[in-house]
Amino acid sequence: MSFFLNVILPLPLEKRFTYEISREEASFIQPGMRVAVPFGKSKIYTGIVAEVHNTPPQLYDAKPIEQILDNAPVVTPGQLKFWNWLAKYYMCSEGEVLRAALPGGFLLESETLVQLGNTKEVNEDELGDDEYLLYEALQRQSSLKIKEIIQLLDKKTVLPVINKMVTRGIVVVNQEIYEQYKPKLIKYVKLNKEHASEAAMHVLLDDLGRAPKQREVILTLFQLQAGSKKPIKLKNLVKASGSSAAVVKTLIDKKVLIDFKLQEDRVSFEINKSTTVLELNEWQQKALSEIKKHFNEKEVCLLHGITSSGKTEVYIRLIEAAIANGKQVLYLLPEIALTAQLVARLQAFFGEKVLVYHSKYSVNERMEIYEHVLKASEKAQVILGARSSLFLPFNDLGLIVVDEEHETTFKQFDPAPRYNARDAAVVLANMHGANLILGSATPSIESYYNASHDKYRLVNLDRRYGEVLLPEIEIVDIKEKYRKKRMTGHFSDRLLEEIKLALAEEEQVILFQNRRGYSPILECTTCGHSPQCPNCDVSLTYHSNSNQLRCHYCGYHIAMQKKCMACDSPELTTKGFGTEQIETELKALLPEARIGRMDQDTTRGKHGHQKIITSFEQEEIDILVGTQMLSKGLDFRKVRLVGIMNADTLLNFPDFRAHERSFQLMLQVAGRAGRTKDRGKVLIQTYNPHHQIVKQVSVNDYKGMYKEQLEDRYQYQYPPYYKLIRFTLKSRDYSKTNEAADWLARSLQNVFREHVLGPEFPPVARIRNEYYKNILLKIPPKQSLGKTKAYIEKIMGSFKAIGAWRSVRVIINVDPY
DNA sequence: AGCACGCCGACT
DNA sequence: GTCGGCGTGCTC
Repeated sequence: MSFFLNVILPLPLEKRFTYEISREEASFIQPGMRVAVPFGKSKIYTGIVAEVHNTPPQLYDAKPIEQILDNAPVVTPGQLKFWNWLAKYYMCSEGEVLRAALPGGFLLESETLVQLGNTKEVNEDELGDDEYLLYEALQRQSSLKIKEIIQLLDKKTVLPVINKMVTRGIVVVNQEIYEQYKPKLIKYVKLNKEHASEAAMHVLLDDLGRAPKQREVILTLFQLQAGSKKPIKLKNLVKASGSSAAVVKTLIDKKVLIDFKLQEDRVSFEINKSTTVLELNEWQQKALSEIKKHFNEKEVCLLHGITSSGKTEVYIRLIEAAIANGKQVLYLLPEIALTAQLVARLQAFFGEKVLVYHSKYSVNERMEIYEHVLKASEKAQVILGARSSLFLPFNDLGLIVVDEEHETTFKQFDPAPRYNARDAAVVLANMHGANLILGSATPSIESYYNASHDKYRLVNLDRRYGEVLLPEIEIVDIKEKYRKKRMTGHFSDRLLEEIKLALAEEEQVILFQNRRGYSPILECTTCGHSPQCPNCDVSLTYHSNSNQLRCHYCGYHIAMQKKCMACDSPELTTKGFGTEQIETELKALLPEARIGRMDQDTTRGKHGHQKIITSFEQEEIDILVGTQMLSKGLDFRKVRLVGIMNADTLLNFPDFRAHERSFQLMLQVAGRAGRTKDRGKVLIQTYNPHHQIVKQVSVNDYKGMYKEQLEDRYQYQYPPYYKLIRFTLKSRDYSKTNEAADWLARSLQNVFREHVLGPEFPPVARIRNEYYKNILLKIPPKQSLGKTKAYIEKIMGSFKAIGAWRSVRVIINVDPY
């Protein structure tokens, strides 16, 4: 009998691939292990074993596998099941899910290495130019990667050159598989046993009489050993003895000391464990017991708790209960980088039981965390992470917390799988029989709808912790202010007054403008021309700090122009404004104020956010100007005033969720004001003071907003009533994009009729010289999702069979955000 | 996706 | 006349 494996490869291919294995291998291999398999002519990929069986493939001969990479599965059966659900629901391949699910270090790929052959004599005259270059480079460097050769020879097709040289025996190619994970090893030292006895010790010290430094090292080692039973780090010994690494090395060479290495966890934190017992107030207590009651009935809870109501304390109690039952807990956050404060709080509470998982961690760090979860180690009882932590190999998940449930960053946009972590968490919790709590001060319409229609349970927490008053919100009509000439730049007289007042009382101010740069459009007053990006259909944004015009889509930039590029007129004006301009104006208006700016441009680098947040916390900054980054979970004590520079850019965004999002964003930003006893103040500048959303924000009327938005959604057939699938077509060829989009829209219309919208150009129809077109499919509540997706797959099958559209990529986005 | 094979234009 | 570009097909 023959044995076979079905393998999932980390590629955007629908199928699993079958390989042949021996009887021995079959008795060892289990689903979830990694295998290295040959794929195509020369590549080797890491695949995950999905099943082991005895059915030979009918249409081809299965290749044998290259290598088994694990002793035990690294992917659990539960994960395989979850991957499969995710691939089906979000219409992508299992391979794409695999790629997102496993830390990069697990997926080894082969890389072709070119090295010199054994031929002793090479006639250099017989070599071509490229061949000579390569030959010479290999004299200096023993092996080159294909990518390096492409750079070296400065052309794309280098394989023919290499192959020719291979046939002549000048070079050889090797497939190298890299094991990327390197455990972090720390050097330790101990005394050689020979000198351990007291007598031997004295002899040794006498011997070292003329080497005082070495003597000192030995004596220090004794001191350290007396102080603790733990092994002594080489680094610490050097430091404590005040000598150098060279001296210690001499002793090691003399075999007086012995060095050895131990593996160390990269991920460690300095934990200030607090011993304070958490006291819940009456309202938190009530919410907690309601949630527990619903959990007993296995229901998903939505916790609607206004800002500063103390949701976190409730979560902490739920987490405590779950780990007390020996279960694992997953705490999902929108973005870790912006929530350092929360991370610190949970760590203070749960200490070493908390691990943080985040895509910005290094490959090695992520692999270590993955292993901890897989082994269900003590350290991995509570996992705090962004959306990708959904893919960790949980054994016994008892609770999932989705904090800031309304955040759009839970939805992955690019690449596939385009999953929504909040929704996928519901499925994952279900598979594990775990409890799930969604929490937000401004729940998404979808979740609130589910909670109001018996799908979830709603729990309210509508008292601020410590009875802090909600900030007073004032709307400033800037149309009126402009008419009455009460504006200075983009500041109304009211906003300036309030800023000055806050500064006078040594309190802090946050100003919110949801656009970075100085001004988004530069326009010639003579001919109306404004500089465009050559690669994208957008105007270039003026950045005054760097004195550049920049494209926010592709990164293209040129120096600021002194004259109009079309008519040479020197009269240029700017339209619109961003954070940079606010900062500049503010510096001119309030020269003595200390101003900070927080947006993508100022938070580059690993700790960019943290630096700005810390200096604001430590009151080195009086006024912080920023984009929506400001809205996320930051808890500043001394913010008296929050100013929203312009509410209209948010409200006028062309999207059916624009109003909902404006409401959430404004209320979240407003929530930064007055978190202590003093009542904070929020000023909203707008051209539309009578806009419903602005009014609803000003009186904190979530329910009013919800009801009104829900009516719109019903009338215009949007979620939560209708489901959406968006098709995005893109290619470098304008007319092909159009034709393909028309064809696809027509095919969809044959089945789904009026529920197909478009094709339409998106607001930015060309990015990096690729043309985009969108088609939106609306799925009525009673239409089967499974059948709909089956139809789509059929249509996509026919689409791919049309050769002419091969260069057009179709991106399917289920539940787009 | 990534790579090989095959056809067509820009140079020696 | 070739070299090097990119479109098409396939991967167990």
